[in-house]
Amino acid sequence: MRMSRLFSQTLRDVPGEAELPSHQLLLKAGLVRPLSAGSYSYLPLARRALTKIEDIIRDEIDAIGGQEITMPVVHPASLWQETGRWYQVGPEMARFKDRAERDMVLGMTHEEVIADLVRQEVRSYRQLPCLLYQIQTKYRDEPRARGGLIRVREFTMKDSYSLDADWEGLDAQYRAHFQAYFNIFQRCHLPVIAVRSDVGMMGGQMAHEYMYLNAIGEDTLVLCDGCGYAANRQVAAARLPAAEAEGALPSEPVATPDTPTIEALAELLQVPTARTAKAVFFMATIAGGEGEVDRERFVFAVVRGDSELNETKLTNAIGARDLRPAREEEIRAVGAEPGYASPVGLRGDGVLVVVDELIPQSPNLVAGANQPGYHLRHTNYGRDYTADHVADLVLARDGDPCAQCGGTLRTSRGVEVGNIFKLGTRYTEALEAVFLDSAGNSKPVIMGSYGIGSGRLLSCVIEEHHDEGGIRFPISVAPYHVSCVALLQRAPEVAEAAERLYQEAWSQGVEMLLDDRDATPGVKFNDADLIGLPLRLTLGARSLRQGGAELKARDSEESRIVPLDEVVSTLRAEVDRLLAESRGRVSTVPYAD
RNA sequence: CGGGGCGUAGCGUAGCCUGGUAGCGCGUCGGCUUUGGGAGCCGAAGGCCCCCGGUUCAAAUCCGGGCGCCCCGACCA
Repeated sequence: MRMSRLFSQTLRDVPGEAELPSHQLLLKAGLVRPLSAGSYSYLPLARRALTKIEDIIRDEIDAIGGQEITMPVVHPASLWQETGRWYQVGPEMARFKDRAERDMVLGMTHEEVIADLVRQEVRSYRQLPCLLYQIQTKYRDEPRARGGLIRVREFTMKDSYSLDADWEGLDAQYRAHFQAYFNIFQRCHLPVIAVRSDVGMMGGQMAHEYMYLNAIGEDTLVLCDGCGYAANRQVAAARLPAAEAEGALPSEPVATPDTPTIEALAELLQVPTARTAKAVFFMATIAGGEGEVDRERFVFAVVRGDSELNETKLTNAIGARDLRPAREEEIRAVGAEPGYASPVGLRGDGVLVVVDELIPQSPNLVAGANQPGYHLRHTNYGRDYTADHVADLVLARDGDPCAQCGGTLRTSRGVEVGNIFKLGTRYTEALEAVFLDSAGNSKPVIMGSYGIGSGRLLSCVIEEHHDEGGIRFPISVAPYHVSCVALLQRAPEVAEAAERLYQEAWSQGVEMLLDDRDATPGVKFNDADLIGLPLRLTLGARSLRQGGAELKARDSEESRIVPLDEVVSTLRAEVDRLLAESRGRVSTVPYAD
């Protein structure tokens, strides 16, 4: 490509809306342009980089047996009604009616369509295992797009789906993806870790997320340097403190004016916050099935005063679709007093009481008396109240002891660039996607699903690889291999040499972006740095006097003069060396579940 | 959905408080000069000041409503 013909222009000033370096650089270097919040056009440079990323993904998924397909973006709602997700998924799924007034959805993921394909095509265990994938547009009506390409509404995702006859097969395909994903990110020069994660709306048995550790990340991760434990904070568990050895004392009311917070209460009574119980109230949406409406139920959650509630854990513990904080009048309606509440003596009908697993082990806690200004000393689980569920409900925090090894947990932020799910039979049972096993029994196919967002991956690569001057593309992702800065001034022989090298480079598979614009050297050098191709070839009157062209790497200050008749072979060798180095980054990562 | 910020030429912005001819830098176009790290001079084009309504002799400016974008939170693959 000649830059005089390149559709996109670089910007001198970055549009004010961009804050993250990757977002600024994507705009400044002319890779993307916004259409509306969370949707972008990908201009030629971005398109080429994305194609490189997608080809790496194809290479690695093909290598574990993947077969590429393409599924529709628009799905009939009936399919999603069959699996129940029509009712479970909220407004992030875009819905509309077609001309015949049929409900339709824009595909945000494709488990339903895959399961539908399976029920049409798969008859026998002999057709399994199987791995299908596509690289395709997804639409999710995000409540809040942010960070350029970090979170968008419309994006491209590689989604693969494994199909197996047995659980061992699922395990094998899951592990194959576990490593293939590391290979993909390593080949894109993006450092990631795999963490355990919530299954969310996907359902299923287990999931990992691939996280690029960076402060710009939206997720909080809990990590243990001692044993390598790594989990999304949504599911991370810390070690339970040892049970208190203390007999139950008789409970008694105590006047505690103006103590609506745990801190104020502990201060007034001179007890540690660990000797108090904290109440948190929600209205949970329990999904109705086909033909049923969703129900709302009051949830009374209790954790110890020294811990924080983890809403994901609570949601999972009660199987809710959604939680929202309860309003004051809703809290009063069940007989609780905001700021002074406990499950003791609630008007119980319809209230779902859920307590953290630490509560039954913690005797004689101070808890609310359900009257303004009063608490109860020495409340005890089992004697004074019981719960519908006892479960781990607390947020793991920086400095907590590790559940596995007792080491110290730390937290870090990360961007989720990929995920893998063991789905099991959740979709195939609902859609009756079954096969006959060798004994002639009909069984549901066992599924896994695996996703990587290529645009988010691109923005993370830029976030990781940039400096003040611009992007520093790794060779494997770079839109072109080399920028040729042709300083054309008053030297027709420069233009001729540049044109000759350009033709020869492409004929040898060296992808050259030739800056043939009528611009000053400063502009061209700055744009070359900004776009950030791994190699830069400078051709000017000066370099010709010195015997050729000047070759420099984007991430180095050193340059050398290469004779003109050796330039393309030198570039070819340099590109091959960089590509080989890039592939050599792949290394095996021990599987940990 | 809650909180905050912002919408003025392609981009970055001043003006708004205190109403009265819409300004600057970059970019763009033409000319001359210049040419190894965002050149100089001369000339030019380019504005429903986000939209609708109100107040006023007069609104970019004040008031009301709406829309859009960004950030934090909630939420989320």
